[in-house]
Amino acid sequence: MSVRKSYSADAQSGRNPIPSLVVKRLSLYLGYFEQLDEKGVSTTSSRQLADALGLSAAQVRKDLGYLGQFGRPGVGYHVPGMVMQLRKVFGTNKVWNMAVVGVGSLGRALLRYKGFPKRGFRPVAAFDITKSKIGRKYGDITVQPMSELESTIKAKRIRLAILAVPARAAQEVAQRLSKAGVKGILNFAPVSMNLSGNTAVVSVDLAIQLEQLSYLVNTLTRLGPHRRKTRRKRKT
Amino acid sequence: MSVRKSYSADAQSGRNPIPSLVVKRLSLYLGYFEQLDEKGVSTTSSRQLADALGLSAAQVRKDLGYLGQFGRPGVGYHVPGMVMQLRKVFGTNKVWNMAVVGVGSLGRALLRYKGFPKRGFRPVAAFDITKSKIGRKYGDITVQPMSELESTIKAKRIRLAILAVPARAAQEVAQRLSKAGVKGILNFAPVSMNLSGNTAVVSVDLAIQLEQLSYLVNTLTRLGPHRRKTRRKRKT
DNA sequence: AACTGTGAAGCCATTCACAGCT
DNA sequence: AGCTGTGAATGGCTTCACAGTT
Repeated sequence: MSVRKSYSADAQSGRNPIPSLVVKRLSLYLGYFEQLDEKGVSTTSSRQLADALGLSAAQVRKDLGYLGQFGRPGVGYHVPGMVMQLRKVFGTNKVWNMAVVGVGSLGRALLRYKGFPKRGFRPVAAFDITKSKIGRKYGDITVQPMSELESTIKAKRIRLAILAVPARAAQEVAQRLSKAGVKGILNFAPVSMNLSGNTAVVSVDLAIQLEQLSYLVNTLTRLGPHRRKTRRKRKT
Repeated sequence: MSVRKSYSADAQSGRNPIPSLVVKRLSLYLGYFEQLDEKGVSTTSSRQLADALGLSAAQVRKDLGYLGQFGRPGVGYHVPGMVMQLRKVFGTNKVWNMAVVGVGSLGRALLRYKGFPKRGFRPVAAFDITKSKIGRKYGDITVQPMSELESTIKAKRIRLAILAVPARAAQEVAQRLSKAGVKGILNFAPVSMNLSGNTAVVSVDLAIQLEQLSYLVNTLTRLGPHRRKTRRKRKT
């Protein structure tokens, strides 16, 4: 019973594989910790977090346990400390340079999205295949032709890309990005990617989100509002 | 062993609660079935679906089993039939009228997003609080002032809304939408909603998606590429 | 007293494996 | 032979409950 547990050092160094469901919630926690931090709150508890995000306190503790032991019994979690820890896990204690490929209306919106820089992601280049779009400026980013993709990625040390091209072009562009050295792609095209190398892909299909929603509406109204169970948000 | 199973009729009528993880995959299947349908392919198997989407065949069969028994042993699934069945589950055999609230760059992008009408969702109204934006037209939709929110929702029988307003306004607008009769909200503001009535909410937080991605990149590169396991996409 | 960290139990989701239909 | 539908087995995630720390 006096055996030392050395697992926490292991955990905080980020060597263990955190289940992806947990990683998703860690993002939520980070958002909440950042909010508290801005307000100058220095301490919070698993219960407070749980209530704010609609989870159970036990789950919050288990999840935060993946980072190591940062809570103080009787007190709670130290807000600025957790912000730091969480950013470390996500790698957002440093800024990630991003490319946006495809400058249609969605690409433009993402290029300007305020939430990205706030969380440590900075678009530094944009590409499109359409002649008329090339050379246009959005903020301080000028749209470049696809031919400059590889060179710019290297020159600007870009490791993440947002893919907002039409579905038929997505697979090919993704391969180019991967070969050019991009390590992660956030894909908005409604196709399932199959990348050879070790480039990570996260896909966001907006129509699918709406289908999730219409399914809920469809079934909730079908079984009528006599079913007593307040519906909760389901993420992303 | 000769007892008749009457559960399939039950299932196909959509009375049972399908787990949300399954519902997500059903969307993927629908997308794939629709692609096949356009190409004129009339039949497919659980294995084909599984390979195309990066899942296991057993899982595909289990999932489709929630709809009832529509596969034919030795043959597979009838493509047009499955498209119909799946649309019924999502309620997209009929068109859903949508409102877009908040016509910033993201709102505009969603207003024009081609993937929505393709899947049975049609924006029919847009609202914003900013004077200069009111009256502007996007396609055949004219941006209206927030004061007309309730009346237009009733007049146009709008049941779904896309919420693309700044985080600080999100909660309040969501409540207005809910009271006005909207049954489902697709929320893009990075806040966790708490709606009183029986309005469903699905939230899409784009920064969180990027964090998932950077986590993957961070850990995959950290443990080096000596780990032999091709990374697969994780959806939406 | 307040709160964390964590084994143990319980619950849900996925995979296995095969009977049965075409 | 090819393929579905589905119980049984497995694996993973969540909740419970409480010992231990401040």
